[in-house]
Amino acid sequence: MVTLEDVAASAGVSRATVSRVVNGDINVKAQTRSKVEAAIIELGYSPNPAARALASSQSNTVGLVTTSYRGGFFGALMDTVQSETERHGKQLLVTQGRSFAEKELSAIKQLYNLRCDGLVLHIRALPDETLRHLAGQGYKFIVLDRDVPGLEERCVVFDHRAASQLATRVFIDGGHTAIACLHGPGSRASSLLRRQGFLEAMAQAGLRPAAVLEGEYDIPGGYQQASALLKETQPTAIYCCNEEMAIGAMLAITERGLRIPQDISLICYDSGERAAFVRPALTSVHFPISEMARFATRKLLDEHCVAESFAPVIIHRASVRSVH
Amino acid sequence: MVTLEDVAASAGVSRATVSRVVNGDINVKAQTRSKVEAAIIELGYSPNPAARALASSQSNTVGLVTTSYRGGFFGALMDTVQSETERHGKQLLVTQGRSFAEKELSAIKQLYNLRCDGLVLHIRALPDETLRHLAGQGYKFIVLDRDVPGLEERCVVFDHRAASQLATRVFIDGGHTAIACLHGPGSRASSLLRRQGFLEAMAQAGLRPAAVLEGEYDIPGGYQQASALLKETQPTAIYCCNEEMAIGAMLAITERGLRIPQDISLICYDSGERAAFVRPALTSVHFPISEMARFATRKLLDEHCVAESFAPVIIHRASVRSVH
DNA sequence: CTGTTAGCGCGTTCAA
DNA sequence: TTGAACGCGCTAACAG
Repeated sequence: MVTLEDVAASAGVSRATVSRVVNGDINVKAQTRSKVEAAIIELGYSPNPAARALASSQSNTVGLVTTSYRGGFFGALMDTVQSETERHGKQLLVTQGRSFAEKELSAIKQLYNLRCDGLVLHIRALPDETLRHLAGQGYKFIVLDRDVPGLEERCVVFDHRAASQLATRVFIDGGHTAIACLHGPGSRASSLLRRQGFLEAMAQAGLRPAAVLEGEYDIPGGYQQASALLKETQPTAIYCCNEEMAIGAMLAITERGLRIPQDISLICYDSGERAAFVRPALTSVHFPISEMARFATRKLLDEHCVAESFAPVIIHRASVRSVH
Repeated sequence: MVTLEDVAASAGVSRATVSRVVNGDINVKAQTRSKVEAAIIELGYSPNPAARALASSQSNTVGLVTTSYRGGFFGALMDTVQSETERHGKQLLVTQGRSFAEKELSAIKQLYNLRCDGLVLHIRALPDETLRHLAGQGYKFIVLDRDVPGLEERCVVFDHRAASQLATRVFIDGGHTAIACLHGPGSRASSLLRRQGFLEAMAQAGLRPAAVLEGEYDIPGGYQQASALLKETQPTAIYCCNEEMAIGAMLAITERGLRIPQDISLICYDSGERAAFVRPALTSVHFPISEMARFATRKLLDEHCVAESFAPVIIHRASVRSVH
């Protein structure tokens, strides 16, 4: 491996000078700079991150702790966080928490021991209490899609309740009255909020839900609940609180010979790119996880960055019809 | 941050001794060891990875370059590689190549500049030639699911042709004669091999394929091709060269009021956990990407590890019926 | 079994 | 605008 020293010798300057041009210091004569740059290219020099980290006591890494590596959601998250950290010349380290508080905590500590400059946390098992404690200990982190009381300035949140209300109203405004909701596990705060939003919108319209079913946030979860639902009753609209569930529901619906949207309209929460590509393309409430992740990462790395808010938006595609 | 020195002072020994207990050196008196361990715990010491890397000229990281972060495939890959690297006390760095040769190469170089101890490569755009060149340059890496002539000992491969033959024969042995195949983009070596395996098995049985269609390796790809297919003809069996395509095909099939497996049998390539969870559960050829990734990582890290071979296996579930 | 001593490659004063 | 010199925290001989 070629070192600073080698470059310095080759260019006939001191190591300090090479260090300056590598780090973009302004106080270098143009001529010297190009001499050094030539030597760098010729020798194929690349700074040793470990030495750099040691000398500057900055690792130039940021850590990401997520719930899991599976699902369309995670790819988008990781993609965004990584491109953002790269823009800042930092390397991303990723670890999964697997939804166990203990694992999440150990992932955080591991990353902290690795001297990450900061962490982006997308976790749900770890109690608010612990998070506040860590913040008190001087851990630098941003929490994604979760509202931790007392740590508001470190949280990047989304109003799931409002999003669900919006989605439900699309049905209501379309003249639907027999509307069902398929939501995720009650153990998750965001599931509950989505369910609540649905119920509120229905109540406001003076409507009784055709059904409110809980299932896993995946394809079979959607399939099972939708199958069960259709055995009992036939709503004209179903709101699915997650993309995977929606695909499962589609399977159950078409399997019974029903058509979307002619017989049943569908809206889903859209956290990936799936809703757009399935046929018929699903009308959805856009959950801007990429944008949120980008903001979270910037917030972590920039001292100052303009506040952003993430309002729910409906993306109209082809899975809803009016019954007026 | 507490350092080795702090621990040494607190325990009343030299830094070298602390280093020894931290690194599990045997030459430490039990009594001294426990004294040091106590001090480590008391002070909450954790070694500085940068200092360590610098002193030992070993980064203790391994790099993973993948095509993309999306899709069920990637999660399994990353999960496996990470747990394996962790077992070796190393940190995983991940970068995506996005299927562009240029990006893949720059990802590799980046990771190399980061001084990774080795790389696991799951990429397809970069030419064999370049890979051989890198190997010649002293880059240490293992290539996953790709056969690079001249680099056989660095490749962990799977026989896609044999796997497809196996899958096709399940239909043939079940008495099917009108069998179609939906495969992925012709630009990928593995797509071509899967297609070829299908054609060979059919030819061996003296059967003409009902259709052989190419589409994208995703849900809409499967949906579109299956829809097109069913407009023309109605095979009794469809072989889908990927899980996503199979789900798309299911959508198209059920949408036309056909049932699986009563009207149409389905087998898919299974690289994730989706095939098992969809309804009906899909009979599949298991593509053991996790096992292969584990082996690749071990091969990279252990000097010696027993050779493994990855034979295709059929997992019988509920999407095939005999027409005897 | 334990301590001493050199670096590892770089950033960063401080002088010049 | 440049160079000399120190130290970041740790590993790895080498003595003892």
